[in-house]
Amino acid sequence: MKTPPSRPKAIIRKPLPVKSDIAVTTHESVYRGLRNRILFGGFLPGSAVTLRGLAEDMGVSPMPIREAVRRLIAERALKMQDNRRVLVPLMTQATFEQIVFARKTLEPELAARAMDHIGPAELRQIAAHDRSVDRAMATSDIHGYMESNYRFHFAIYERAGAETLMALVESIWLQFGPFMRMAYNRWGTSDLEDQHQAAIAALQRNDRKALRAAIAADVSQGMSFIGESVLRRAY
Amino acid sequence: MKTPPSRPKAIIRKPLPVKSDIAVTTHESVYRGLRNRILFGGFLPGSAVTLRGLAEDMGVSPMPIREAVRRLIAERALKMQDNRRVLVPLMTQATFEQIVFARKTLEPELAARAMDHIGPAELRQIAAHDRSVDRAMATSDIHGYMESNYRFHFAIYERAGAETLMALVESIWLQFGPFMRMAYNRWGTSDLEDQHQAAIAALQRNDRKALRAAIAADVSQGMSFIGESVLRRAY
DNA sequence: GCGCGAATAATGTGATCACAATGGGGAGTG
DNA sequence: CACTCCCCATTGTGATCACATTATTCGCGC
Repeated sequence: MKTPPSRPKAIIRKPLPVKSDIAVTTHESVYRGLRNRILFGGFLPGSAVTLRGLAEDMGVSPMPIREAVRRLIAERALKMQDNRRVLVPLMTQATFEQIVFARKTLEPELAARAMDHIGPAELRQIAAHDRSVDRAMATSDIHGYMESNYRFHFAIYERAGAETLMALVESIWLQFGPFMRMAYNRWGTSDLEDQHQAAIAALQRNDRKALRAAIAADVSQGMSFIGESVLRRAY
Repeated sequence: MKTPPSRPKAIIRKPLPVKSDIAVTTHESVYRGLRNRILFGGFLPGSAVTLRGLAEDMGVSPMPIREAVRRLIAERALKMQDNRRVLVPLMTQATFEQIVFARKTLEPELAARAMDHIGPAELRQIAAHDRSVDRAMATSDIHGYMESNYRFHFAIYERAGAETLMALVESIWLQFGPFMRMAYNRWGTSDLEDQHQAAIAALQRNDRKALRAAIAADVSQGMSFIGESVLRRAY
């Protein structure tokens, strides 16, 4: 008895006729909502996801959900098993190792390419994200930590103007988001030493080599932390 | 006057009730069909793609087309512009350079990881694909060349058992497929020297370093050929 | 109590319709 | 002959329904 069987289906026929601005589709907002949930720890690995369930949660018809889910499956943020059931993927040691490799290969490169396009204004924004990370860590705000950490990294990477490589990295982040959250659920975020300062310093003195190293170190440290904490068995 | 306005809509209500085998969905076969067309040069960059058009071509309703197209857009094989029109993406110098970087970073790694899982049987298959490449080149069969070349590379890579990295590489190949075809349309495939032999030889003597180098050389040569031939302006 | 099987619920898939927005083409005007 | 405006065809989007398949639940017999 989870839901009353004959509920009148929430008659919200025209949910957003307010399309006066940029005409964002329902699909797009659903996609972004799900994406953020995955990226910032709103789902745990192994969670089941159903089209009608999400549709009811988000107050829309199953139609835009279908497309958003299909899209997230293509990005490997969700997985459809042979049952045709959709779930948040589990993490395995093999997958995790490949994610680490991809991150350590691609993210320092993106940072290096971005450096020349990061001026004082961008650097200020990046430093602000880092402070948000510290604040979230101090208050054990896991969601806030994950979001700020994401924004810190991508505020750098996006300056590279390398959309093709960015798409690869974004797909990778989507794949370890839920798993990251699980690690932090267990251990908190406090024993994570902040490697972001080294990156900021490297950006300030335009030291590309040091920036690469700082990003690589941040990836290594963060991933080995969440890897060791939960990878005894598959999640 | 392209289509008679009141055509009875091709009444093929139950196109495949033959689902006796593995229950493949219409979506899946449509996806694979489109994927192969993109991968092996069935589309040219800039081609417009419409849901109803594809639906009619493939004899299915627009519904599975929508999902397949959405999926391919997520994989960057297709692009939806702000008009909501879908097209095969054009290639730019910037995108092309990123593709080359990603290939040279990821593909030698995949090959290196695959080496230990390639026995005589697999090597025979790989060599057979290479002969198909030669045969296609000899007969100026562009589609055949592209397909055999794909199969050669992925017969190696898939032995790495690294699905996460494979997904990245597959997305990359989808992005340069149409563009590659355009280059070959202009110049033929004949002045492409066959670098595959070096890879096969390296596999035979288990020389990982040489294998990496051979794959990297193959990527470099192939990409610089198609890059130089058409990248004076954007396509 | 405990398996086991049938009935029932839930799920993804495909089809069809309505709709708003965009694009293209042609008539009309200068 | 060029330009503008309007109309209509085309497009993607969202909703809803029907259906086959798969899970789950319930109840019967041991």
